[in-house]
Amino acid sequence: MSATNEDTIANRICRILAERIVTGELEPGAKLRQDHIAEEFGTSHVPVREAFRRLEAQGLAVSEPRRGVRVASFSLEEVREVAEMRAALEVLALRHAAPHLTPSILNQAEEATVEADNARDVRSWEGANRRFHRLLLTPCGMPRLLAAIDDLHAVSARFLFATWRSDWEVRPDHDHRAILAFLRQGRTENAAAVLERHVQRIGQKPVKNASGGAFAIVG
Amino acid sequence: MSATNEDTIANRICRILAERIVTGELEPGAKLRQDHIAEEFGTSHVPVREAFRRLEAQGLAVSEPRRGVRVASFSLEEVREVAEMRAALEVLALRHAAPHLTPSILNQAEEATVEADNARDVRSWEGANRRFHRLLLTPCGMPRLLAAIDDLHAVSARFLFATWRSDWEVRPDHDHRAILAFLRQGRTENAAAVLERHVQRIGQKPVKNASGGAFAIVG
DNA sequence: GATTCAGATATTATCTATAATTTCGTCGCA
DNA sequence: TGCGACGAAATTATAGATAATATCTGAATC
Repeated sequence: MSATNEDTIANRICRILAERIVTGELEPGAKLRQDHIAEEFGTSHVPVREAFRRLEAQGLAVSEPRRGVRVASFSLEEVREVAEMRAALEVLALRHAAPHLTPSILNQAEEATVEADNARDVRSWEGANRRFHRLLLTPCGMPRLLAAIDDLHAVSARFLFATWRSDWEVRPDHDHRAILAFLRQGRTENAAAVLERHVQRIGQKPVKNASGGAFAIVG
Repeated sequence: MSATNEDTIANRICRILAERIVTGELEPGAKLRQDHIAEEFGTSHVPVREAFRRLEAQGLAVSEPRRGVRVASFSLEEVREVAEMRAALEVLALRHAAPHLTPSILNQAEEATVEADNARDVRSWEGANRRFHRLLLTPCGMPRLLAAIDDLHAVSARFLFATWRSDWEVRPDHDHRAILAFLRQGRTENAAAVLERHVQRIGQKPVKNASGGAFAIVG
């Protein structure tokens, strides 16, 4: 039951590098040296290069011919761009998913919200948050749309992890609950409207809170 | 000034294969054999494999580990999905581009519309149509969004070329003119609404017209 | 006559090696 | 001491070769 059999090496490298980039373990602008990575994974550089191409397509790395591959940098502007794209696409997905949402799915989404509210660190909050969004959108049955949203989620998560390196405070997520409430009433358009505002908040510029720390609103 | 210098071989292979897939020269489901392609381009198979990864990311090819790469098949459902994504993203792009649209740009877009209306074959119509959309959207200054739209355009074009293999009739594009008229008046939201409907029509199922031929509405 | 198993063939995924390009450090000179 | 050019090291891009896997063909058996 080893993952090596169903997955190609390039895939595994891609997945692991993507995780490192998203979590911030690999910082923006850091060089990705194929020989080093190949050595780390005990492979040659060929699968590493293939993994690079996929990371490039996901927007997590940028490659300049003959000058190597670097972890993509991301400006606040870019984060806002991704937020707007996510808002547009998630709303689309939600509209198509709504007719297929069952009480069971909505309950699972509520559980994810509770879990997010009780999360003690960013990592677990992000996991629960992503599960919430995925649960509601997957039933739309549009694979390409979902894949695009997933890629955008990864970039959002990057921003999230970069902003909250260690300090994280528990905040109940009113938007998620409002979305669930509307969906339970069959008011899809209201839910979509909340979702749109909710996701767009990701890119809002960091604001100072009472304790003086820099905070950004996330979704 | 050869393109070989600024572009990697993998890029060139990717571009040429993408064109073949889009134009229908390579049919859906066709196997892409790396050794054959490598031989054709006079290279080894390594850059070919890298090109495959990019085609995969663009949704033009699908790869099963150890079983090779095939030209992606596309159902009417998938075309509709792409149309909806395009509609959502192009509307977003247009909203951000509108403030930066100059009379010069709008005039160029009008020229593109005229050119499309006079196009005698699908290829040239598609080129002019794409130029129209690109002219209006590029000023939004959101590179990732534009790249995503470009990829979706490619899939739309595939459907277009597959539907009109040879027969093509000239039809004036009222939507394009309406969009331009609204933009000239600064009525961005009206323009966006027309654009949204316009793009969504791509995926509408083919209908019979008076002469009995099968037609699909495109945009 | 259909089905299954085995061998042959073709293709993929990977590794090792080579050529070319870039970068970085150092040395010389003003 | 600062600037520029040269050279060495590192890295990328490609080529050729190898092992593993899937597909196809055909025959033998039920």
